[in-house]
Amino acid sequence: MQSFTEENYLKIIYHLSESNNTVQTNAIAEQIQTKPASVTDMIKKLADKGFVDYIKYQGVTLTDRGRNAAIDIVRKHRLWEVFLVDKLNFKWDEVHEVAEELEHIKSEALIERLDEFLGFPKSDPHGDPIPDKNGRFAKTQFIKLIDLKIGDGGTITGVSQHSSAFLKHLEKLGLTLGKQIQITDVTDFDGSMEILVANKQINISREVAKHILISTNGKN
Amino acid sequence: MQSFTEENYLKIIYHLSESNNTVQTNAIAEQIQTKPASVTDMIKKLADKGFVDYIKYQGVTLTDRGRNAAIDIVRKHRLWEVFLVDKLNFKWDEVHEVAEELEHIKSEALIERLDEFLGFPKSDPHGDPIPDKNGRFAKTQFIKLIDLKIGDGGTITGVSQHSSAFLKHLEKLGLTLGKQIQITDVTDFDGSMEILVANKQINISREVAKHILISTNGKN
DNA sequence: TTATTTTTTTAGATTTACCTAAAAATAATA
DNA sequence: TATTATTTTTAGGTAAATCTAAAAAAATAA
Repeated sequence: MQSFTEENYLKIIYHLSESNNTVQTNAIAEQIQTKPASVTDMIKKLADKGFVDYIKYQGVTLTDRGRNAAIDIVRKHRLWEVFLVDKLNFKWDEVHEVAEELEHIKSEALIERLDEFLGFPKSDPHGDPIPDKNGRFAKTQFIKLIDLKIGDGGTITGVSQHSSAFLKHLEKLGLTLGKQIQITDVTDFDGSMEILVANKQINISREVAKHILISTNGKN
Repeated sequence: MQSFTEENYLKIIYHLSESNNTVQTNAIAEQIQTKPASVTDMIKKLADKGFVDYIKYQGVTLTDRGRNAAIDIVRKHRLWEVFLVDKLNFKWDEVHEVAEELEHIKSEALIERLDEFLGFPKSDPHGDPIPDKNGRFAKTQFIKLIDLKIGDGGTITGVSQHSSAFLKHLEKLGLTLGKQIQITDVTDFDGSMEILVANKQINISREVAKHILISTNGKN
């Protein structure tokens, strides 16, 4: 059984592994809000316990054991988010911090019964897939909104940023999960995008477009 | 904001305060499963922070601040127990340990919305009263089953022991909350009690009778 | 390819909550 | 009241997770 802190490291390393194969010390430090020296210490500990493979100065990769542990935490996090939104009427921008705490509650029975209570949801309020109790989940094929071309369209099925500020902004723009969108123009000057949502034309910055995930249905 | 550990100390001191005015170091150590020396350390810290009044060798009492903090934790614990039993179909003997973890989740919004979701329950699965958000709750007037005399009767409205072993035993005997009981005999030899429950005669030990709380309606 | 910058690690401290062993205070008993 | 037993505290230490400052390795630029 891992400590609260070890669980956080595993989770962060797991998320960072999605974009880079091996994960750098500094990247972990930044995510976990701590100093690189502390990360090195913890990495050694995780390596000793068999959760990560570690080569000095080269970064870490999760072992199968580590990945399973991480996925288990991600499962808990996302199930709690569904609970908070579906049952307690939290908004999608209010759930992240609380779920960060709830994900560390150690009870197999709790999480299985919560899963059942929620109707075995397949994705969380941000569109992220929820692993089942065996750690399996559909690897969803998303494309970033920013990578679409003029004329392309699709459905908003996820976001890759969970900060309250970002999500509130999306909410205001009407860019919530399930919405159909279409690219109508891309501004040469700053790369911002004109998109059509719910019969309205809106303009979004590159920074916003980077973090919206689309399942396409348009001419690709 | 208190640490996980500080919260546990406050909660234990609060519970021990219900039977004794000032709380002894050893009593805390026993409850919290730690050594008296560690308790002394923590007590000093809590005194520095203004949660308890402490006189060396004399024990501690909660300050108003300490009592409020403790009641807040008790509120969370009991609300989570209701959630586990009412929504996730846990049995009353399965909820204590998980609630011990959940009670430390720090989110005012979470607990207020949970309270609402549960319909503002007044008592938990063991019959203990749930403080409202201002810390107020009815001081219920219980009498211990063991203090009843032959012929006395009443309703089981609480238990003063939350261990799984004890609660499972009660379940097996049919002694659950809300059940009407009546004392039909008290054995001279070992002080065990014959009681009438659901038209059946059963015998319970003094140890069991000590931890069953009754609201009386019979001849007192 | 050398020099510079960045990244990572080591070494040594700090804080929190705990421990053991011994001393001091209080309570109980002879 | 003196002695014994119990309770509580002090003193000094440990483990987990962090830190700062400096050294070492790797990556980048001149």
